[in-house]
Amino acid sequence: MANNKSISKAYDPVAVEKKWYGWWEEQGFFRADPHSDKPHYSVVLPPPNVTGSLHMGHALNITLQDLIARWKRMQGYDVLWLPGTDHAGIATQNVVERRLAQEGKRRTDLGREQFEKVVWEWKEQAEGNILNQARRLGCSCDWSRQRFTLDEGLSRAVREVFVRLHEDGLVYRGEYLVNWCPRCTTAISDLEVEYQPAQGKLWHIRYPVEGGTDVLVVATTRPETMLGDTAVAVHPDDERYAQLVGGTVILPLMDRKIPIIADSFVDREFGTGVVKVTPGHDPNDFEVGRRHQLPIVKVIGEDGKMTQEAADFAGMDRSEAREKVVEALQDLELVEQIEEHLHNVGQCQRCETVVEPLVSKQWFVKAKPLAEVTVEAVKARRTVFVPENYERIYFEWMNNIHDWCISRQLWWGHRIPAWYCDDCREVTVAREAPSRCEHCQGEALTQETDVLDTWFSSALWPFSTMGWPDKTPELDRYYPTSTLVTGFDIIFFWVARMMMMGLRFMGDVPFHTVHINGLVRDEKGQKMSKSRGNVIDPLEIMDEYGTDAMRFTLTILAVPGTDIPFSISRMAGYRAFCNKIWNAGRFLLLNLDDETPASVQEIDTFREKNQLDLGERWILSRLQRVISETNINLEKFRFHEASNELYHFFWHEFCDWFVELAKRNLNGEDLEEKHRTCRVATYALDESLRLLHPFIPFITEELWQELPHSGDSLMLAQYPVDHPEWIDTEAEEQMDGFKELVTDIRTFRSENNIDPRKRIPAQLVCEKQQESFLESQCEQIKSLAHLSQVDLVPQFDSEGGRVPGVSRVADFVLILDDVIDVEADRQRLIQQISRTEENVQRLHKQLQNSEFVNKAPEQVVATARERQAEAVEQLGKLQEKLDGLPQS
RNA sequence: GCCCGGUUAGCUCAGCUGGUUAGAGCGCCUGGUUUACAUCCAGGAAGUCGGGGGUUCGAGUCCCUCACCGGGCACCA
Repeated sequence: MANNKSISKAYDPVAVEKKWYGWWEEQGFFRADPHSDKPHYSVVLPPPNVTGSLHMGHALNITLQDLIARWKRMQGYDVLWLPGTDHAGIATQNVVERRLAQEGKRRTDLGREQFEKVVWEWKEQAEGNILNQARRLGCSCDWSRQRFTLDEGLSRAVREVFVRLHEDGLVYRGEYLVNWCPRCTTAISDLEVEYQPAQGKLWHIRYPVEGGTDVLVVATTRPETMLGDTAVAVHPDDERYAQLVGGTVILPLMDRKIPIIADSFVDREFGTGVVKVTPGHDPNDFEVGRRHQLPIVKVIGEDGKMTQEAADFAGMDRSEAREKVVEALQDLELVEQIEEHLHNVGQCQRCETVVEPLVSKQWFVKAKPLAEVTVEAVKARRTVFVPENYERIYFEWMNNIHDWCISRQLWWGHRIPAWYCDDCREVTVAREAPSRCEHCQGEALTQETDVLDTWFSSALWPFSTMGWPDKTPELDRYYPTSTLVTGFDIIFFWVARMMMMGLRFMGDVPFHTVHINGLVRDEKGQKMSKSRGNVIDPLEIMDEYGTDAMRFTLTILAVPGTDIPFSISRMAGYRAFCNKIWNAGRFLLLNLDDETPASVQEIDTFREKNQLDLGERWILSRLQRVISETNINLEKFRFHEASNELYHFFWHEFCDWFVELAKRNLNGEDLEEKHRTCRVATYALDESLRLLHPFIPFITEELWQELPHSGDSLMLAQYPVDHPEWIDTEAEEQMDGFKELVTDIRTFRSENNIDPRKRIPAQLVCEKQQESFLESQCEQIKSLAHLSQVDLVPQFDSEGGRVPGVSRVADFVLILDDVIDVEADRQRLIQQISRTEENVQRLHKQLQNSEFVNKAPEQVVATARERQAEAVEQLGKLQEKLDGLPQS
């Protein structure tokens, strides 16, 4: 029967991929339904920053989430996958500032309001760009619920959380030493400081002791901060300096008298054992200063330049001041020694400027009380990390947590909901702009100009996006979310903070599972970076290889807990896989004799009536195992195993063997057989497409639509469930023997340089027990081994120098006109014998070992015995063949 | 300094709870227009699983140790 379906001969991924996304979205297939009676599964997309475009890291992250979402949806879940973007305060502000700089403008030229407007314009454009890229990836999230961290709803949640934390005493304002970026001119949190090794110097400087000729030599890496010294410190047990404690030194250049104090933070071994104390510009010194009530002198300002407190050095940049201070000290002969010194220098995560610790009035979140409960929650396994070892990292950080500086001196972000009274100067914190000061009732109020750390709003993402603080059906149903998929680099920035806020404000963890994905590197395992020039743009490779191939590559390489060495050549291999799928689909379409979808019942009927042939029984059996394995692997987030197995199954079992075997029936005269094989093929292909859909959604939808199907979309079809009763161990064993025999004949031909095009008659020598099985497979063996005729014979006849081949289920003789190279065959047999002998000896030894026989599980011993028997038999046969070879 | 991860074929990597003769892709070699597929097909070569020790009937897999390579955290001026 002719069919009217046809698909193009060549697989063109871009053409295929253009077709489906818009339709899926229009049809509303991505929508979650809070009123559904299905079980639910929820995921929030880690919101990409609106700083630019998507990179390979996003491609990986989105692919894995999409895989989960599609799989769960096909399993019958009501899936909420909630998308959105992050305003990314400092990062976005920097991007826009850089663009302004190209026009020779600064943000201060525009003013706050105008600048914010420009950033919003940028945001609109960047967001559109990013989300279209996500669509290109096949991202099946519910766009009707798209959020942005600066949305009105989310901003309300931010204010609510801030106010409540303030009410509970967990948000406070105070003057502390913070990390300051002089370029971004804002405070940043400890996490935003990145330490880089730098070759510096250690200057040994003499501080004259007051009232005598003694000097104390201090060692410092930052001589410019000496201008702000308010003490020198030694270790309380350091006998060298014990008598000086309580005295004073004269601070050079400033002629200020500062005390000599004792504090155990001093390391006696380092430098001279004397430390200059600059509470205004060093975290340790700040702590020492508090313990000893030392004054704070701020010598470096927020612009990175020396302040008026720096006297003669005022106005200099801090690096210039360093040189000048050293010069001045040298002039006074107060520099005793200069050592080379390798140390770590803190830089701003966003602009790599050296961070300046300085004292500043900022807002903080008291972290400890928030952190403790999250540790308990993870210990109780309410949230599970995959892979589990990230738990340790998480605990370590949570247990050593410091207060979180949340105010930023930026213009782009959530303005802190605090108002200062112009009269009494007190602060009023409120959800909405208050009309009066809560302290003096004054009406002249000015809002705090600082904004919040961008991670403050992302910390609320799992619930702020669902409508919190209102009670909504979404929160009710989808919180806690099922799974979070994110990178290890933001465990502290984001995951930890979501845990804190979720438990605090929702009373429950924000997600049950955190799946950590690795970094996408280049194929040599190097980090992708502009300077290395090894950055791969996902859009470019999707154009060239297709989204499906890229997704499959990412998935198969995504071993949990490891980075991903992304390889173009590997992706080319997976594009070839897609092509293989395409052609398998095409082949079946060319042979289709029935337009109805193949059902389980239909196949089961064939099965029950014993109508299926070996290949059919085998592929159905294998399919069940693959279905089961795939589901188990996905359950465990073992995406790489799942995709690997599907790849192997589809190509090297379904295509290489089943389809090859099926050709005989499909091309044959027996219509009943043809029909049955066609039905089994349709069924197996349909199931394969379903299995593969979450990995490679486009090509599978395209083919599924062409094949007989019921339902609108493969997206909505049921994900395969295995039928254990279809597992057919006998068929699997027989098929193994069959495959070995065919492969052995092929190898024999190849090794003997027999023209692959030539069809040759062959004899199979087999035992009685294999006879009927082999008889039934003669035609298939003939076709797959490229033989002209296959005869079963009881015994090998060496007449005419015919060299026998040996296989597990049968020996074979190819009947050739030409005499083949007997010597080569002798060598081959000798090699085969030696290999088999080794095998026999190994097994023999193992079985002689009474400990093995007694202690190993029965099953293991039994298989060892079987294998030994087989090997011995094989060895005999091989030896016989060798002896039978004509002498040369 | 503390903590994690890695070291398996020429390259990049799999190998879950210890149990056949350790796998994949790419690359390499030999040969192929068998009418789905040259983005293909058939066959092949190639690994003392980083070194050493231990536990076990049995170790790539568990433990200890050493070496090297990554990464994270902390940071002493």
